[in-house]
Amino acid sequence: MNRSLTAILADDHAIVREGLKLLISAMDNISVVAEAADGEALLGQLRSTRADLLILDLGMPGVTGMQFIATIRTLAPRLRIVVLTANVEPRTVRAALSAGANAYLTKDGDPEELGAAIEAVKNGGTYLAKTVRFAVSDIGRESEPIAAQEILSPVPLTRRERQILQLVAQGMITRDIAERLGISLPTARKHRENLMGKLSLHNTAELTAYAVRLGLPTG
Amino acid sequence: MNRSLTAILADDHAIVREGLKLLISAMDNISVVAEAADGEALLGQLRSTRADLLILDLGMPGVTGMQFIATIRTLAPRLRIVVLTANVEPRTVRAALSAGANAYLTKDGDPEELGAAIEAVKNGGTYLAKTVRFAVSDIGRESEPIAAQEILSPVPLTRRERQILQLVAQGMITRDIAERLGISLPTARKHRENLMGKLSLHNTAELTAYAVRLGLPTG
DNA sequence: GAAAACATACGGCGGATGCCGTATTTGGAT
DNA sequence: ATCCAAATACGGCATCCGCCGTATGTTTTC
Repeated sequence: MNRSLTAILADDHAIVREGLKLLISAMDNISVVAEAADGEALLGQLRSTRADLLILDLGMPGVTGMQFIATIRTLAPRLRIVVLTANVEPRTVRAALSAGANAYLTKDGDPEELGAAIEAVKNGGTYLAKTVRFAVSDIGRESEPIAAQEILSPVPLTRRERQILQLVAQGMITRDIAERLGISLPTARKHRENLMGKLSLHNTAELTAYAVRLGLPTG
Repeated sequence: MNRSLTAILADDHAIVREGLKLLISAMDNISVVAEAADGEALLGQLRSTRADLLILDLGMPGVTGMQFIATIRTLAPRLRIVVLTANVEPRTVRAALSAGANAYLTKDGDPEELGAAIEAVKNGGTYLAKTVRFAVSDIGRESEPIAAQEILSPVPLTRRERQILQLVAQGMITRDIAERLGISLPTARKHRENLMGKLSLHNTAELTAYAVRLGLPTG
C-alpha cells in the first residue's frame, strides 16, 4: 500500500481552483495541502510546505513563463510538476518540458487525464495531454537546432525589458512607453526589439498577446 | 420545501467544467442536468433540456459576446443566466447585464459567491461579483450620455469582425488573417478598421490586449 | 419589394513597426 | 582595475498599420 500523495494547487482563479480541489480530492491517495493564487504565494508555499506534487496553471500572475518552472525545479528537485493551462502552443509545451515539468495538461482536455497524469508522474514518468502530443511528436526533426539556446535558456529578461513588456500588455505603443519611462524613442524601440528577439516574437500582436497572457496588470 | 433546481453548465474547458460540476453538486437543492463546451452545443441543450439555471462561461467558442446572451434570453425568458468569466471590464459587465444576465461572477472571485449568486437569482434577484461591483456603482453618473448607444448596444460585432478579433488574439497580422479567411488583404484591413472603430481602440496593442482579455482561445 | 446592414475590394498618406546596423556610457562582477 | 552586461541613443529600409476615402454585390430586415 502506497502512502498518500500531497499536492499544492496553483491557479489564480479561486472558483476554478476550488473546483479542481474537489476534482483532486475525489481521487484516491491524494490530498491538496496548499493553494496559491500567484507566483509569489506559490514560492512561499513551496518553502513552508512539503509536497509531492504541484498542479500549476501557467496563466498565473507572477508566473513569468518557463523561468518559473526552472526555478521551482531548482528549489525542489524531487517535486513533480504538472502544468495545467489553456495554452496548446507547441513551443510552450516543449519549453515547459525542457524547463522541468513532468506533465502538461490542457484545460480543455478530458478530466480523466488529470488522474492519468498524476499516476504517471507519481511513478517518475511523463504525461502529455492528448491535445498537445503532436507538439512533441515532431520534436525529433525540429528540436535539435533550437534545443539548447531557445528552450533550455528560458530567456532571462532585463529589468527594462520587463518594464516594457508590462507597458505593452497595457496596450501602449512605443512612443508612449518611451515617454513614460523617460527615455528616447530609439532606446525604447531597441529594448522592444531585444525583447522580441529573446522571446522569438515577431510582431506587436504576438508580443501583446504574450504579455497579456503572462497575467501582467490589466491597465 | 422548494423543489430542486436544475442547471446547465457551459464552459469550454472540460477539466474546469468537471470541477465546477463538483462544486455545484456539493450545494443543496441543485443539480447539473446538462453540459456544453461551445455555443452551438449549448443552444442544442437549451432546446432539448428544461433547466432553471445556466452557468455560462463567456470565453467559449461560438459564444459571441452579448448577442448570445440576448438570444438565450429570447429563447428561454424564464431561464436564470449566471455569467462566469475571467473578464472584469466594466463595459463587459454592463453589457452582460443589459443583454439579460441575472448574475455576473468572475473566476478569481470567492467560491462562495457562486452559491450566493445562485441563491439570489433563484429568487428573481441579481448578483454581482465583488470584483466588478465598481463597474456598475458609477452607472448613475456615467450611464446617461452613453446608455443607449454604447451600453445597451454592447457594440454588436459582425461575424467576420468576431472571427478577426479571435485571430488577432492569437497574434496574427492582417496578412495572415486575410489568408486564413480566404479574403483579400484590403478586405481584412477594412474589417479590422471597423472593428477597432466599434471598440474605440486605436492600435494593434490595444486591440490584441482587448481580444486576449476577452478569453478568446489561446492560440 | 425597399432599405439597411454586411461583406467584399481597392488606393493613398503618414506614422509605427521589424530588422539591420553602430556607438557611448554606466554599473556591477571578477 | 578590468571586463561585461545593460542601458542609452541614432539611422536606414521595407513592411505594416491607422485613417481616410470609394465602390459593388449580397444578405437581412422591415
